[in-house]
Amino acid sequence: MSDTAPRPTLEAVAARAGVSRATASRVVNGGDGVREPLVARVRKAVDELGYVPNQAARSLVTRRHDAVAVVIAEPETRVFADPFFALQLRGISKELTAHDNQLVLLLIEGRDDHARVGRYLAGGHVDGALVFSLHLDDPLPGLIQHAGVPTVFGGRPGWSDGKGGPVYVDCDNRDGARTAVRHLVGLGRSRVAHITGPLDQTSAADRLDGFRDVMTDVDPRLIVESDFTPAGGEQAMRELLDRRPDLDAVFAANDLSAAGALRVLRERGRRVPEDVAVIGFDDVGPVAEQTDPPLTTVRQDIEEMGRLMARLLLGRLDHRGGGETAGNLVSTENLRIVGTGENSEGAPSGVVLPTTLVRRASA
Amino acid sequence: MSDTAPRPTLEAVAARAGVSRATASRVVNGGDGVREPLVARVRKAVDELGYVPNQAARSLVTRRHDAVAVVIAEPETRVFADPFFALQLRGISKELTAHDNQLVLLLIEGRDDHARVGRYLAGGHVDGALVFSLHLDDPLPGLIQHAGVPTVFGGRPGWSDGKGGPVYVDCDNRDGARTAVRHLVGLGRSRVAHITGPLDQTSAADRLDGFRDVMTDVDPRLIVESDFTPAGGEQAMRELLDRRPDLDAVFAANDLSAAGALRVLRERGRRVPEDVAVIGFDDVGPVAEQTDPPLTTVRQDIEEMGRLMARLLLGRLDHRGGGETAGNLVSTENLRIVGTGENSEGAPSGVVLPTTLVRRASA
DNA sequence: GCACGGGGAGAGAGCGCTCTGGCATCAGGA
DNA sequence: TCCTGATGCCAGAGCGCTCTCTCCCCGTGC
Repeated sequence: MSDTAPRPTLEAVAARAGVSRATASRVVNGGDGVREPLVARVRKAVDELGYVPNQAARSLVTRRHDAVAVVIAEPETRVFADPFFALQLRGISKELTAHDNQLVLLLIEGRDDHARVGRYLAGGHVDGALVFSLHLDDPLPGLIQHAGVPTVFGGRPGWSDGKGGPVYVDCDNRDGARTAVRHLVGLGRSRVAHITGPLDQTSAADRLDGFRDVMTDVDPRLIVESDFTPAGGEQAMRELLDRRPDLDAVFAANDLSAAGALRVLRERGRRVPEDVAVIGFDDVGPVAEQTDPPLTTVRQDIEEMGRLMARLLLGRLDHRGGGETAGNLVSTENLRIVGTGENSEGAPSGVVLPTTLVRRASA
Repeated sequence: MSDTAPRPTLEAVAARAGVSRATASRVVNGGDGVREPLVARVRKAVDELGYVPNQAARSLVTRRHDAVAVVIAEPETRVFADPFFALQLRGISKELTAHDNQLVLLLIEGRDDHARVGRYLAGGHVDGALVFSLHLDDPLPGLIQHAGVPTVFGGRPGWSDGKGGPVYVDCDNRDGARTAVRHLVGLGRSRVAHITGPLDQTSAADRLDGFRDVMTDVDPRLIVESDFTPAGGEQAMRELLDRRPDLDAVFAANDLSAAGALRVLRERGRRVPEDVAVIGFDDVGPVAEQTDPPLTTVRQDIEEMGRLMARLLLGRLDHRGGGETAGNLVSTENLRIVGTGENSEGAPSGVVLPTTLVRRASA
């Protein structure tokens, strides 16, 4: 059982088909420049022997791996409480498998993991990397740049690489926040509070900016920095109610913290949305639909963002295949392309997807 | 940027250290049989050049990949709504990285994906596989067995491979269910209902068995088959209330469906736990803690199960390293080992972890 | 009819590594 | 002193594949 029959080699296929190894290789890799009868013979031999190319041998010479690393930095345990990453992973996986690429998952839990991941990427095991949830002080971008691995970031990074900017995919956080807050204002609410995410992440900072765009001259006591978790949302909500018992709306920076806020509101006897209207951000199904009342929230197409990241990365890897640009990589309808053409391949440095407000019962 | 300096080879390291490639290789791989001064010189050269072994070249000759596939079969969209898999992934990732193994994630979404995964596993890209959430009719086990890849299953598979049984890790579903139901009975409830999971999965079937162990002669109308989702839980709860409006307790086969049931109960004006006591299963934090009221549930250490799966698999891969058995692979305290010694390596065919009841407010 | 060109196939070199012999070198016993 | 047996290192083969280079064969043009 542990010793299965040795796998057939290309040599064996060639012998069976009565051709040279080179011809067999050509057929296996697409069959250009080989005449039909030989192609058929080789194909037949491949099927009969159950030949599968040895990826290690192939990589050794081509220096390609057809594998992409997905790096998720997870300083806290947050990642896995939030379906957000799971959805992105799904989008990524779909796109990668559609292009015969493998997904190597690298989870960063502790400080030394950064070094490990850096070493892995530098080791040239993968052709590229998709990197998530960076904080501003994260050492990872430096390691990646040093490793020289083509990378696409999930969420706008808060720094520049001096070459036209890192390539990333994000949703329009600021505009989404504006839409949410405008909706609250349109409901006649004037004392709108904001529970932020960790402000060292651009998504949280951008949402705060959007909030401020609409709520100019807001009472600073109506803004509490939190951490995207339900528990953090609870705590922030308590603080807000203590500071400004008269608040009549809350915009939480994500659904998870909105769920925490809802619980505290109920606990304190505030009716939602009658007394306090609540809006979240993300629209991650299991959370937003299951709260009481169901959460009005800003929707971003998370899975699509994952898919887009993968597509963008694969496009960059294909530069040998000749100049793909954003235009044919991604359907440009409905999305904004930022900083086009600065970097060497003429690819966009950022792709920003629109958001939509999903009305449920909480606002 | 796309063309970085060529990575240093072992040859370069050897040259710099003034030794042969073979000696350099020995040092890189542990350094046995090389005298100290040479070891130091090689190490120094490695550091100075920033040498990282080329995994492809290494795999080509060793036939090892130091990579493990994690296969998640996800016929519905369920996987990603449920933090369950995320937690297992985390445990697996920790254990794998601790042993310098990579995690290749294979998601199965549609029917043809089975073939793709089967081909990948047969292609010898990974040393082993961890496989999840199999349904009884799943073609995957057959493909895996055919591919001859060492595999550990998450959750007891519902079939046998005729060699002492497939190796798996599971929690004691049946006993957990018994504990839950006994707790409800101990609370004075006599009309206990059960919302099952999909009964083609052993976890759901085992929990039902445990329910029946305690509720002998139960009214069949008190049992509704569901699907582990919140929406399914809602529907099941409605059906139960219609059939038996007098029910006074519900044991849901997982937390997600319990959350759905709670919502319906509230909607129908039943107080929890006063009118109806509710218990879930899994104790996945974000769900169980965030329901209203917080959910009493059966806890299984999901992350530890993941870790155990990885450890078990790595142990099986290490048979060349000389007969590891369950005893030193896993701490045997608190866990049950099933069907020991039937298969060739004397490894356990199943490892079953205990569950504990976590009391919160719902029962 | 002969030179020439182009396309299709094969031979062979290597990708970077591990690992098996085999050859020194040195210690210890006769 | 010579032989034996470790011990430590090197030389070289080869893992399975791709890809260039070369050769051959056939069709074409003058």
